[in-house]
Amino acid sequence: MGRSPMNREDTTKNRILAAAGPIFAQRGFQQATVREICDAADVNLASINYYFGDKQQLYIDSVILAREQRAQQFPFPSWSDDTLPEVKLRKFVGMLLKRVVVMQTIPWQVQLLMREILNPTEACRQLVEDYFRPIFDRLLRIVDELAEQPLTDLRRTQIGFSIIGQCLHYRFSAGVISLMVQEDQREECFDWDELTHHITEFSLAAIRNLGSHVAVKSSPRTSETH
Amino acid sequence: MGRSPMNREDTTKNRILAAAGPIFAQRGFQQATVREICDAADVNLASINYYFGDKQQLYIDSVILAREQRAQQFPFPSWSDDTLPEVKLRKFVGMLLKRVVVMQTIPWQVQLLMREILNPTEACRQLVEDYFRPIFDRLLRIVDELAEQPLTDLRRTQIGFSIIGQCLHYRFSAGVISLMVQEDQREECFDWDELTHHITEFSLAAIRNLGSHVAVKSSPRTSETH
DNA sequence: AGCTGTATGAAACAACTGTTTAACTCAAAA
DNA sequence: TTTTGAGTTAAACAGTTGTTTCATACAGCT
Repeated sequence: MGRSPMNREDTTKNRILAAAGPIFAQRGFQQATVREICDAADVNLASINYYFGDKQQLYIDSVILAREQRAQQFPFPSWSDDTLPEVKLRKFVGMLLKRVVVMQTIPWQVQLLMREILNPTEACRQLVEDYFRPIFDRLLRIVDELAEQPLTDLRRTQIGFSIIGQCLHYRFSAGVISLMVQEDQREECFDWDELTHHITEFSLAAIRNLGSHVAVKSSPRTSETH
Repeated sequence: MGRSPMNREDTTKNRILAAAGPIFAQRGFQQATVREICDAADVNLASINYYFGDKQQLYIDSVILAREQRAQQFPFPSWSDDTLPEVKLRKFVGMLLKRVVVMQTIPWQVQLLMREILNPTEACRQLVEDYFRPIFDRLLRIVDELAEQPLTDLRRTQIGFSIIGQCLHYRFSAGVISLMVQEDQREECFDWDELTHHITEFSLAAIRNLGSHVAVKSSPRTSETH
């Protein structure tokens, strides 16, 4: 009875959660103050300790909420069995970019998840198992389809990270990229269509050529005296 | 006369700078306390305000110092005019990875520069102009050499970010990657030789195939209904 | 010696932090 | 009505923060 029958109720606890997410995302765990959150939520200062025990537990609950809301907002693309792997890769890249890449203002959920990637806390291990690994596994299956021959585990993983890395770079380094490109190029530089196209084609070209050209790691020593 | 003739002097100011860098890097600007820094530097609590005015100016000076020391530690690779662009790319990737990629413990300079990339402050604009842009320009010149035909500005930039992104991913997402791969794969996953080889070959394959296959952006609309 | 200006030291300051306390409200049960 | 107990409130608490103050130390100078 005490438990919330609906999750959208305007209870004190929900009001705190709704206010805490964006504030933690923008200012980080340490910089965000409980007074700030309580003011924004329009609740009493003691409410956080009453409902969550302490500030850290509220943070953990906020991270979980961010993950849930974000996955729900951009669900994983679906495809039939006869879908070309090239198309699957494009859809995957497009999904990833939509979830993380800049769209004028950064959604607080993305910002909060970024903080966990960069500075893993308690909440991160669970995040990896429940969220990142399933996504990554699906990507690796696409890569397997695209490759002309069986890949070693290491090579598979490397290719996966190369694709993910290209995508996330536009989020993690967004500030530097903005300073780097001229003003008139900035918009098309972060354009979703443009990015999806480029990263997909770049990765496809790499996987195709990698398989046919240097399938086996030839030089065990690639020292810089090359 | 008042200015330091040698930079390596064991002055109070230098001792503060030497202590501040690692602490700022590990704990961030806000979390790092002036008391902590002064204790580590074995100077009086008031010294920071005396020599740097306030905490923020000390932080800015620390970022500048990190950049200088890091560039000096791994200078840009040199090559003659007839060096193959493929070799240049390998050297570039290797240099970048050496500067940023995990080597057991992260150097504090890298950690501090990361913080600036992710959360740009005052110190970042200067960092981009003096440090990132020259590096990026050299990369773009290599890309030009590798491409079989002239590239548009946008395409050039995109390829550059694809390469940088692959490298930085192993730093920014290092925590998540460690949680992602099995324990027995972790070492070779972060191995410098292995990484340099993969990212170089992946990017080379992409650039070659990209130029010959879909040199011109064919579809202005690549919506997800593809 | 006496003066001068830089450097250091211990202490205090004022503001802010997360958390706790104890009084209070008020609907539902007895 | 009385009692109960979860929810709310304002105030206080104890600790930490960056910064300032002011006394002192001491070298280089006249």
